[in-house]
Amino acid sequence: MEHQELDERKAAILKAVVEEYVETAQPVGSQAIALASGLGVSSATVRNEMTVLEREGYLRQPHTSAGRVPTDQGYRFFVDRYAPTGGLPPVQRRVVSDFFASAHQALEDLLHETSQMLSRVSRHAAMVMAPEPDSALVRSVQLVPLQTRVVLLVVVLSNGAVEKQVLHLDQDADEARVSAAGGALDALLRGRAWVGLPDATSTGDIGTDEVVDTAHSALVGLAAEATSEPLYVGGVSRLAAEQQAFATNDGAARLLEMLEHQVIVVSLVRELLDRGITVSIGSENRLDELRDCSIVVAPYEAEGGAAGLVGVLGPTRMDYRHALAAVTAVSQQLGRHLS
Amino acid sequence: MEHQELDERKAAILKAVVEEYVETAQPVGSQAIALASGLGVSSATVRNEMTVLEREGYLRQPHTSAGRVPTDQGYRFFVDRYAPTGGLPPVQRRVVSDFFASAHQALEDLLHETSQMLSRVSRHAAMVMAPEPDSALVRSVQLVPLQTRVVLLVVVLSNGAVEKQVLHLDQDADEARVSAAGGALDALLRGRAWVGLPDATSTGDIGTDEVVDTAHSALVGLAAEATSEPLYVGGVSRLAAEQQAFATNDGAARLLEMLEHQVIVVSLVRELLDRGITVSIGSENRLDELRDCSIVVAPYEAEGGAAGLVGVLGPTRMDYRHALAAVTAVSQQLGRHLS
DNA sequence: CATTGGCACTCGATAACATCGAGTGCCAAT
DNA sequence: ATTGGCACTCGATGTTATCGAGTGCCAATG
Repeated sequence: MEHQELDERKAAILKAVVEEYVETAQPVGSQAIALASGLGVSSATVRNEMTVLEREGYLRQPHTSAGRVPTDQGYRFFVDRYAPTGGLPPVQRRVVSDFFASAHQALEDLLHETSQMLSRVSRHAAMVMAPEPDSALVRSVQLVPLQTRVVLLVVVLSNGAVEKQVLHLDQDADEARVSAAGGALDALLRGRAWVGLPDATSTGDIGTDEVVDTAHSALVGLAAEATSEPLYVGGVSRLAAEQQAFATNDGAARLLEMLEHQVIVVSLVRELLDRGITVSIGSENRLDELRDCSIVVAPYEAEGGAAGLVGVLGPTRMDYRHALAAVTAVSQQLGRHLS
Repeated sequence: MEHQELDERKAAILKAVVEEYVETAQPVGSQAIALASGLGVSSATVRNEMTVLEREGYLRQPHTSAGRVPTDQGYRFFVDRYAPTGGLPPVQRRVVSDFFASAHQALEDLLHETSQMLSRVSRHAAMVMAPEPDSALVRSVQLVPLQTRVVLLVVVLSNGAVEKQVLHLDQDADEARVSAAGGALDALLRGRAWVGLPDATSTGDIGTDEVVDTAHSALVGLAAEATSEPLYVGGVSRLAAEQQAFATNDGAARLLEMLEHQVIVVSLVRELLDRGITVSIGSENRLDELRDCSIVVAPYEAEGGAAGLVGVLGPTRMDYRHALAAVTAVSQQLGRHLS
């Protein structure tokens, strides 16, 4: 660990700088640290240490003769070394528990409201990614005629998700036939795993009926493509409150636009999950728009395997301990709730 | 009409001020108008007229010795008198057509993407409200067991919407029983109007089966409450681009927060629709957050009756003609597409 | 009498400049 | 190794001067 290169006192000073800066949003000077850190040293000593911390890349001066501000690397050290301690304050823990105790919605609504709840608890924007339906089974397939030649394909999965798609038929089909086709598909696919559904050819089912074929291939396609929109974002307005990137209107626009392109966020966040990372700080995020933002995520597991992820998005100058506690608490309880 | 109190020349000057200001975002002076308006008058004359227009409340001076800016009342006059002319430019009209020509999603997805498309075409944030299911019929009711004591109620409506809710049962129920209950409900309710569903007592159906009862009352409740989230908002990032309210971080936060509270927006927009208003300018919007915003809406009708609404949200300083054209075009084509 | 050229006046925007003070870097003393 | 002392830096804040777009008003005009 390169971080061990910081001796105890430098670490303590860095910690104090981070904590002070997170609270005040002002560059913090040597004197403030000398008083607040608890070490019985003078400001001059602190200054000397800070020069070193700056040379090593943990601190930065916005301009000569201003106080110090943590760099991304500084936050990184803080997070790795100090953040994991501590749980969520009782009040907030209570909020989370109450939320799940009284939650009775379908999957989509639940996740949506979870994102808003996490946003309130963490005081940042929040993201909730739906569980990947790895282990989800098909619980029901149904074809519902809407108009002549137009039917709605509805698939219910064992995790409570409902996938649907409008189908346009090439030929007329009366209600009985559509219903029969639905029954056939249901019989064929119910109980099967949602991902890796066998396509029509491999089941020897091809040619039986045009309606069945159409619906079947649509269904396979539906299962194959990434589940339509597995990301719920809540509390975007909190980004505006204390966010560097919102300083310029242009920055705000770019950030908001990015959040509207769910694909981008999803792939970013999935990458974090894959690499087992829970905190991504500032420039550690590939994306330019997130230069001043940090992301804190935690995976959750439901029914052993189907895994999603919750996270918050805030300024690099965020209370990482609080964010981690909030994200952890919500992910655990969400996982439990879904099992 | 109080507006008729403006003689032809004052109207022309006001029009020129609005058009110039919309384009440049700078207070416009008498000279610019004298040149651009096409009236063959001197700047002094324009000045005289502008003093009157200001006294009457159509124009405003940000400060003495600056040019004039339209007031909300000024925009109002402009919209009432000049805006209705003109359709969408061919290029954009094409975009709209192409969009609907290749749209094949389920209702929710379609509306969501429509909001994004409208946002692109109008260059503002866009809203799409789902058609009220006034005339929607129940096409299918289904109960899908998820776990013991937990079943998912899925209702498909004739307009392609799918409503769903998780139900918790008080007693165990095997698959056969749940399935039977689903069938019973389906037989009972299929073909009925979604709104004003008769409750369990009035059908004499009560007591038949606990599962049926639970599901039935949940279903009635579902139909009774306003359909969960009938509002889709797209292109929020465009608000940041040229928006007064985004000047201060606080204003941005308040605006974004309002947009997250869908209920507020929905009721606001519905009120406009009820009053038959298509353009609501600045302070005409009850809400403080929208003091500098205008809303342009247009209703659409699908299958004669089921009516929703599309709209854009931008700065009061917006191109009303363009916005109206965009909103109108999209609403028409959306209505046609849904029929 | 509506229109217009002329002109003094206003006031925000921009720049140049002085001041203040929090915080630094460095050094000699402990 | 630590610390008090001190000169120095530089952003923030305030003051003042200048500039110019645009106004309001008035007397002249057709």
